[in-house]
Amino acid sequence: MSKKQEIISIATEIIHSKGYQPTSISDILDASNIGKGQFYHYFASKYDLGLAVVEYIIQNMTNPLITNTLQSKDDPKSKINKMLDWVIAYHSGMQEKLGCPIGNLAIEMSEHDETFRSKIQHFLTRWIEAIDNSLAEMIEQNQLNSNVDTRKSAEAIASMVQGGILLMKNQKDIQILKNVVDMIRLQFNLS
Amino acid sequence: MSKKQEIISIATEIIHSKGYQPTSISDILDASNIGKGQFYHYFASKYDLGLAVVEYIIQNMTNPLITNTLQSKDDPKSKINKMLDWVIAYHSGMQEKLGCPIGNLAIEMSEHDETFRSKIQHFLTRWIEAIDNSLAEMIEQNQLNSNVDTRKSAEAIASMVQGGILLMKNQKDIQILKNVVDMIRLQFNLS
Amino acid sequence: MSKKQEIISIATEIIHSKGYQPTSISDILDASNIGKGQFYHYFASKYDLGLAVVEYIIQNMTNPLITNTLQSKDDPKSKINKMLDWVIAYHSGMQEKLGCPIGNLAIEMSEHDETFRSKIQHFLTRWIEAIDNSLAEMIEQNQLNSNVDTRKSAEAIASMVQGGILLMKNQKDIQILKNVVDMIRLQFNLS
Amino acid sequence: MSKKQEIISIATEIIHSKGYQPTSISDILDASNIGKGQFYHYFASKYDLGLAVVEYIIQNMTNPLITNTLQSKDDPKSKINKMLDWVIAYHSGMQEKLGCPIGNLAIEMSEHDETFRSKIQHFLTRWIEAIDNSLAEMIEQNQLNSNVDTRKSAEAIASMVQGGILLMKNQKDIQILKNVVDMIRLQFNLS
DNA sequence: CATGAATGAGGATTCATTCAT
DNA sequence: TATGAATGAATCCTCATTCAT
Repeated sequence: MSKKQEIISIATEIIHSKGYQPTSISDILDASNIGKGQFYHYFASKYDLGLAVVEYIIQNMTNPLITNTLQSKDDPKSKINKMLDWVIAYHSGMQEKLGCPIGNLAIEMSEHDETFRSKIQHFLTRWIEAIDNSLAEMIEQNQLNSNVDTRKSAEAIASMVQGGILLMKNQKDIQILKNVVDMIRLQFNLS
Repeated sequence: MSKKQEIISIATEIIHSKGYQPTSISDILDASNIGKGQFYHYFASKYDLGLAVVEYIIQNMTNPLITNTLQSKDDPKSKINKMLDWVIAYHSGMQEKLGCPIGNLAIEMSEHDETFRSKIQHFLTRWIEAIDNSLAEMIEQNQLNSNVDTRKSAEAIASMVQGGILLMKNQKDIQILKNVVDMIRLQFNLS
Repeated sequence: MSKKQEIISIATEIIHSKGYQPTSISDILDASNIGKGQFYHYFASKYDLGLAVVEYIIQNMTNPLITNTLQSKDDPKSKINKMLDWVIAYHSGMQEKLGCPIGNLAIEMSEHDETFRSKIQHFLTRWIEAIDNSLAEMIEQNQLNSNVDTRKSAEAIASMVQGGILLMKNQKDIQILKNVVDMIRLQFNLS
Repeated sequence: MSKKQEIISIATEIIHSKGYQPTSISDILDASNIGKGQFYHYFASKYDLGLAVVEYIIQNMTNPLITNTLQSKDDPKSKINKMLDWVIAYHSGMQEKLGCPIGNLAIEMSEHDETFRSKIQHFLTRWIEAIDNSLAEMIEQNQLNSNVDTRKSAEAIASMVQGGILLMKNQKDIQILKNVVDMIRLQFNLS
């Protein structure tokens, strides 16, 4: 891993925990054992790093949330289930309940920075579309009633996941997220 | 309105827009036309103000989200519908899509401050319980299938609302929230 | 005791502990349960209070250090001994070793404020003169060798007392002050 | 001299004059022609600088008060005399009578900060021990009566010096310190 | 590539004092 | 007398960024 990647990786962790704005360059320097000069050699500004972090997060989330699950060769029911399994596993594995790196930044940055906002929107839209497609496949395969509005349903599933993570973060307890995922499976015939 | 209330009210708006941490005391002073010393006459610290703001938000949200809707004398279906109507109306009325004042703070503060976290949790739990109770009433009145798990359903509804707001904020478009609320109504027989 | 006296008395304690400059008006208001307005009704400024405190301290120290001991009707040896006894008793009685209220202010204020300085000097000079007189009386009564320079001796005694208190304060242990007083008694035939 | 040393050196002068607490960072910045950020590049806090100043003072006082005088190869009488000579010379050379940098801080800080207190105590104890040892050598060489308690005598000498400086500072006149040193020499057969 | 010194605006907070009631 | 709201300068400290080496 290049030094630049290493900085991005460390910054991603810190920003996941503290948020972008409250994270200082010093926080990152201290955790990476690099000097000020080196940081500004790799990044034009804190903002520049911030965008790199968003891209890195998206890159890390694309496989488990979209490519390796919803867009795999599996049958559609399994694809959605595996995506949901990963969500649960990801947050179960976290000691501290930091929430969703993308959802956190969506809330922190959408109002005040258009570049952050649109990068995040682009990813979330891809995710919703992939859910949409999987639901459509379920209908094709008679696993789901054909009068289900797949787009709205995909949006509802994405909302439940993000909202469930928000409530989990606030409650410091993964149970509510598990319950919400149960409800998704029940409603969309995924069990 | 007392000066203190005025400061809290103005601070609530600014914090809703920028978040607690990125909001500086100066932001509040500029918007309130008061001096530094005056601020500290009313509040021991920025943190102190922050907690007052959370309490103020909760106080403002309790009526429309709980007392006046879910806990009114209406029939249960109407009660939930009116709560959802208010959510839509609240965010429609906002020029900028700032999101949910409570949800924003839940994400910003839950990990790093226990007092913020527990105040927010207490409110969100009351909200979920009120939804739970309304769903139970629907079952009693044969408006909902009796094998519905009302607690998990209430959690799912709360998640969909919060997640829908999150996605709406990121998309700068209320449509997705409307869609998600449609899905809630469809799923829980509220239309 | 008048309200003004009460404020002076409380301020004296706080200043004894923290020093004049580090003591804030608020420290005094908090301890006295009075409002800002009332304080400035009684005192023109913090400085004004400071001078009142010095005078109050001097007033409180004059009796035990000078009038009731060195200027009593006792025989000269007893007079000096009683003054020294009081010094030991005063500092033994203090839980925290705050040192001499006058010595502390002498060090803090002499360089930067002439009014403080001269009030303190006036008192310390009276004290030294009273010691000087007592030593002279001892010589008259053949309790002390007549070639002793009473003025320099008085200065040495005052220095030993103040220096002993300084070292006691730094060591947080009264023993060194007791040792120094022992040495005074030994040297000036007071045992 | 490094920039850090330069700052310490300048701060030492200012603190000698005003005391630690009343000295502001700005005082130091103005005198050193450096910016705020620069200061905090070298020191973690004002407190950090304060401790560095105490250490610097102690380092500067160790040679003239202990190593080069009391612990030199001279005969014991000369050793003590040279230490006392240096004290007189040091304070004669000072235009403003600022007092002893260590004694001032002993009084200002002993009660409220343990780290300051113990650093100062450690130095003063070394000084007293060195005096003690020199007095013991005098006894060995029959320059002093063998029934003199060298420890208590050393404490008395240290007290007289510190107390004499305190009185000198208050009187803005070195004469009293000279008188007290005369008394020390007389009492301990040093003339 | 890398170091870390330097900058100065801005952060929260405290302070002595004044003023309106 | 008494209250406490109001003021604004000053406090310590952090920040993102630049620059010389």
